[in-house]
Amino acid sequence: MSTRRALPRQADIAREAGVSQATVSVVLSGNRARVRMAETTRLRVLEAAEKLGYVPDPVATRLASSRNHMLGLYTFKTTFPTDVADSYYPILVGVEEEAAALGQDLILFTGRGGADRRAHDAAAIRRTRVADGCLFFGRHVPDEAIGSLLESGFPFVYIGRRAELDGRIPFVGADYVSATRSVVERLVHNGHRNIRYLREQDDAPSSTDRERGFREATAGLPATVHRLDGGIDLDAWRSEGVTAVVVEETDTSTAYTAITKALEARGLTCPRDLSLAVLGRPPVETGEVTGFAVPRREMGRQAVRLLVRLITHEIGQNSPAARQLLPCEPVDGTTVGPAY
Amino acid sequence: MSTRRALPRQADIAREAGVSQATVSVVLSGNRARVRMAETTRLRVLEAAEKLGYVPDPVATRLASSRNHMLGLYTFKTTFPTDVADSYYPILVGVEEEAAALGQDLILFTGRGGADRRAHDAAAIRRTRVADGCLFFGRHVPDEAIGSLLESGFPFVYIGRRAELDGRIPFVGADYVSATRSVVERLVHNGHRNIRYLREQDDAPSSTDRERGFREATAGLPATVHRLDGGIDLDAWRSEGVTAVVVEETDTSTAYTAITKALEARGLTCPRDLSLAVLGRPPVETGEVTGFAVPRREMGRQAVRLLVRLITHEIGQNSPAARQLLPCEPVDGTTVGPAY
DNA sequence: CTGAAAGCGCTTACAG
DNA sequence: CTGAAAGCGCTTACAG
Repeated sequence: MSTRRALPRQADIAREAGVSQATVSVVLSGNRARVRMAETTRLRVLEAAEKLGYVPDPVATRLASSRNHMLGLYTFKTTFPTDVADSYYPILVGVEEEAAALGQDLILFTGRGGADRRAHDAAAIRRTRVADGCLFFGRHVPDEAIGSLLESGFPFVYIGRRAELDGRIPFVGADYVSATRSVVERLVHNGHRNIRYLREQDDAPSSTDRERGFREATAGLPATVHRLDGGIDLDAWRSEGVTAVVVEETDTSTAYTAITKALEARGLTCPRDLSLAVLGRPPVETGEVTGFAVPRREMGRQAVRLLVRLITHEIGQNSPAARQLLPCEPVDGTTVGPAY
Repeated sequence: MSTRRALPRQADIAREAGVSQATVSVVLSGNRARVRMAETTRLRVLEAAEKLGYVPDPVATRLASSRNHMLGLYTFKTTFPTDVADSYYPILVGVEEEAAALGQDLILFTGRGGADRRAHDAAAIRRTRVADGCLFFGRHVPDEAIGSLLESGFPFVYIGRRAELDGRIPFVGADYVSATRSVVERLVHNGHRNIRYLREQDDAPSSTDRERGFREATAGLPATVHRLDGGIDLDAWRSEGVTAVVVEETDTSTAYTAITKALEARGLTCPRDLSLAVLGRPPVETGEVTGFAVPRREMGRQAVRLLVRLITHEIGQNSPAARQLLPCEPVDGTTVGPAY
């Protein structure tokens, strides 16, 4: 292509400096092969490179060596989630931040919704190999495609805890179990004995982890889990003796929205009539709901760090360090009070 | 690297199918060289490729041909702008959407703030060439680096209008001039004769374009432009006879925030005491401020389309079509009324 | 119809 | 100390 021909290559420098192309390569790559070389030769090459305005071709570099300092980021959606901007964007920011800090570029791959989803995902997941390694984000785990990545030793990291494929998937997630336990323990500490947990239908790890934390903290108490599937009868709950509600907060905000509406409809106020804690932050940050925050940005950052370590073999895919859970930040709000 | 060696290459398929590597290449590339070939051979190759799970190496593809179906996206920041998520994210969504639709992957490149900014930008801009072409986003135009991209014929598109380098930079921007003119003309139509335009210090095209639209619409009227540089003395403005204020809205929201505070401080209401129009949408969408919306998502989409056409030479870099201005959507709010 | 060759611009052993 | 060669995995003329 004429475009490329216009740029000087190592061969041009070699001619200019009167050395071989290989020597140019050695000089320009900072001589990390530790070849002994006359200083005058080195300078002559450098000078010629400068004079010609040499720019290494990253494509050729990549083909000849084996790393290209590019990290993939795969999302299982046709497009970046618009509706969950609040949840996706901070992760992206964290990923980008750390990638830049480590001198890595990012390649964005996207799956596709709709009919040909599977086939497309598989193809896109394969393309992922252009990069030195890849980050995956989304609840979706196409076993076959991801499994083959795992088999081949291609380095990758999921953002969010994953238990699929016999727990062999490297990930960086949030420690929902501990975070939820703390929140609920505080409720118990405040005298609440009958606590209700409102969760969504989804069985993603992030949901089941929260439920587990809840169960651990309420062991022995008449706490119950309510799976959202219609309206919420707060009057009934209260007459059953429920004094506090813990609600899961996910991308969709379904559960949080439901409880908020139910409270409004009955004219109830927290913590006067009911204590309320939310596991995650509501989309519109009110700053007053007690609960915890998911460290999305940090998850993005740490996922990049882990991926790079996997790539450099500092950490093996089977090492425990390849599966990380990050602590969630507690949020002290005003919606939790003493029981009654 | 063992990881990569494990992947099947065309040579492996060739062996499997009993043909030459070159034939494999021809078959897999869809035979666009229009070579005549036995259908059975074609099928045998395809079958072998499928069986081995062949994935073309994009790096090699790129080196040998000139395309790899990857588009670059370069932002002149260390990280994605967090503070301007509202302004950046929709663009990213549009870019990603259209790229996915056109079967292109995205490579994210990021500049760096701080001391070594220039050098780093230059290096990163060069790396851009791994992709078939690149999108640039940001007010920054490093003349030398971008100029050399232009010279070499590398396809790229700026998001946002650019006049640098003798207007030779391809871009997709928003038509602020027309949009502003319409908004202000409506004010004039409503009887306003003394309109004040509040703008920020920045001299970016998006700012000067708005100012130009304002001047066009107020030609002959006592309209004045006020460059924000401290407080706003609304009392003084009103005693000068100002009945309407038009305010620029940018990433930083500086001007809009200033006017909002000034109104609040004086207890003034729009449109009762003053008519107000905003050129762009405020970060927290109130839905009631009159003005227009910047078509960010569409800008992202169209920038991708333009870039791909540049790459395929459907459009030349010097063609007028390489510089596009998109219309802004008018927003009918409640903050504009008749003069007094 | 298909194979052998050259080449894309580099890096990396390996000879001198 | 430096050069010549092989190779990374493809595409693209060019011979058969």
